[in-house]
Amino acid sequence: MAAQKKGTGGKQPTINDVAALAGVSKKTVSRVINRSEFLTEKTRKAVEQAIETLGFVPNPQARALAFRRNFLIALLHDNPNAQTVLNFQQGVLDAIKDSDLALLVRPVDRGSDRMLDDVRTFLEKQRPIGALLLPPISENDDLAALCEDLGVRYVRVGSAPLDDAKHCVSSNDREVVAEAVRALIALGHRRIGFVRGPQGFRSAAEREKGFMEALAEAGLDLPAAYNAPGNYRYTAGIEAGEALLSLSLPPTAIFCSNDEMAAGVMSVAHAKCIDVPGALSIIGFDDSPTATHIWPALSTVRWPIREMGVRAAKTLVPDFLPLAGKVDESDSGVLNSTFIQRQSVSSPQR
Amino acid sequence: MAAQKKGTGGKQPTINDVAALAGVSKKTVSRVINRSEFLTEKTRKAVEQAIETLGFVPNPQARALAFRRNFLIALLHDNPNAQTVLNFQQGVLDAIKDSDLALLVRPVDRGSDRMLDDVRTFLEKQRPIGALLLPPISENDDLAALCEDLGVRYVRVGSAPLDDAKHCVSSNDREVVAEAVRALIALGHRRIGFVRGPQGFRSAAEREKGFMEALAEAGLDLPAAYNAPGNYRYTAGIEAGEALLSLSLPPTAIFCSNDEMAAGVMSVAHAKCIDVPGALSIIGFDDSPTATHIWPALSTVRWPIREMGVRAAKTLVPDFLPLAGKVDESDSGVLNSTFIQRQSVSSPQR
DNA sequence: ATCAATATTGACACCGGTTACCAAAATGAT
DNA sequence: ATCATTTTGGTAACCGGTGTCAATATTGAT
Repeated sequence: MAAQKKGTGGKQPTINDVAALAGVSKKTVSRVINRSEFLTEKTRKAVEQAIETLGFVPNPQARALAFRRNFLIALLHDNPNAQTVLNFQQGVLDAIKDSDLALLVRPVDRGSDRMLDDVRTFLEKQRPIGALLLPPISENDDLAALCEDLGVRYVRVGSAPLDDAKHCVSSNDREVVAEAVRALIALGHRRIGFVRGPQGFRSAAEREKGFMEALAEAGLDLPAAYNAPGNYRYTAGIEAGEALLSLSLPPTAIFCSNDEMAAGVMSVAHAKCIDVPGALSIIGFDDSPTATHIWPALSTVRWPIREMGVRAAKTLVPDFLPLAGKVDESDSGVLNSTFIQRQSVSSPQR
Repeated sequence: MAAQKKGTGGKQPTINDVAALAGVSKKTVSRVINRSEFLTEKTRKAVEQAIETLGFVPNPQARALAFRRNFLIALLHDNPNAQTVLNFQQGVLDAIKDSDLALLVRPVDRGSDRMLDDVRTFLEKQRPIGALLLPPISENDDLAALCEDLGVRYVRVGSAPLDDAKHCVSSNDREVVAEAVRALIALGHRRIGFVRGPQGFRSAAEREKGFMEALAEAGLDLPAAYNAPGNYRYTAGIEAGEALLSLSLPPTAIFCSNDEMAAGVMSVAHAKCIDVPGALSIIGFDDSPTATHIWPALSTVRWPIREMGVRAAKTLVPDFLPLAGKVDESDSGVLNSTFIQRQSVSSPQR
């Protein structure tokens, strides 16, 4: 029974009650709460005892007012993939579970020209300890500059290091995409198609680089007809599938820049009665729920998004706040993505 | 240019600055902020003018301290479907967009026996205006009782009215499931299988009732072999599919209690080379992203989750806070789900 | 014009912590 | 024992709003 059960109307004990019970001043209690070093072991014990007895919990609103800073972490996101956002949230929450912090969620509207003003107002009002920026909005330098300007700590999450490690958590997508494509090549694929992500997205660029790298290593090239545009949406996958699979010499494998588009390509394959993976291998990226809900199950790259949430939170939280397992300063902030091979891939059969 | 651009260090104006500029007391400014009715038009105008000039934004922390309540809405959820949670979040955010409120997210761990204590501590610390309870945790009466006890407003979201309209937003799932099943019957299906949701879940019970209703109306019954257990997971769909489709006289249509399980059944059909929808029609529930990412696209029931978020927020927020489009008191709090017919359904061909 | 009744406004304490600053106590050096 | 130095505790002010209740302005009736 950790918490004191209190009925309705049972008022929360305040710092004054604790001080009275411990026989010290409220300032001393405050020192204990904030882990000041100038305290006798005896005093500290007495105060901690009183806190325990009363079940005292410092009022965050009062602390926020005095500190001029709320004990909140803001999560700014505009990622359309719900699972990604939620997994990241979960990671953040894992990290701050036993702390005094809470998570404030704020989707931002990248399209809007008032975006920066909106975020500014939000940050000025809520005064969070810091902000976590999820891609693609994390790639916006103005936003990072805004945080700097407002004195709000921030961590950018991305597919590749964006900045110094203090402000960035990322994964090695390029390498792992290359690894996945190498796997296709090792299986004997020579005609490999590519479905791009949207222009101007760092994640899309990284995936493309990895793809090209692996192709180049094997001395293969990418015919223009095998290089289909995309925007991370299912419908773009359908269109790319229609285009690539109608060619007189279609690819035997297609790498799609995300799972949704891969699902689209697979739908087209089904509609055209093309056997997957017999006649066509497909790889996606994200390891979204979709990847395992389609048939055959999609080979994909798992982005360690939840771990990145943990890491991002630990990087964000300043040292003076207690948080289990602070991040090692020397850490580069790069986490590993992993290639997951499932049934959508085999050697080409012809 | 809505917000005043301020460089680093430019301090926020306070209520005192506004009072001084408008030549009134800070209390009067407070009255304007809180839309008190006892104010001359003249005073109000003067204060509003001063607020505008200074670009004053009331400090939420100070207000929270004085009000003894934070201007936050807490979202308590344990729904495994990320899209559902995020859509709901989006609805809530739509509703509170132009208000002073912000959204605090808090997943709860239904399994844990400390769950109630954790939530209690959370609510006592954060002191949100109110809490929104997403299913299935919304079905927990202890949680609602806890909110009552702590004086925290709450709204429960569910598949059927749980309580009085003041505390509940729901959808008419039962009716719409019945409608979907009637559609199958109208197409000529007589052997219709059912994949249940997990025991003890209100949503599962409602869907089952709707299914049974439609069957009963048509004078059909559900053989035990056609009634498969499930737990809303993809793997349960696989198991159910294996069971139902291995029968010597398999159903010509299967209603699954959610989309994930429907995707599982569809995978089995593909693996067994059973044509969907020719030899097997499948219906799911949720209209999750999966529904349109599998092939053929899944007929399903769309749960108006985002609208429910809007409604829930409007129901939750007390009258004294300004919020566009408050909910009509006389409203029952029931929103309409809709049956969406896609390619996974046709008349039975044999 | 006068007075009571009512509508507005303001003074001041308070929400529950923190910081600034000073005093008191403890410690060590001479 | 005395004095300088280091810890520790206390007081008051403050963070930026809101509640209470009395003071003042306005209105209508006489």
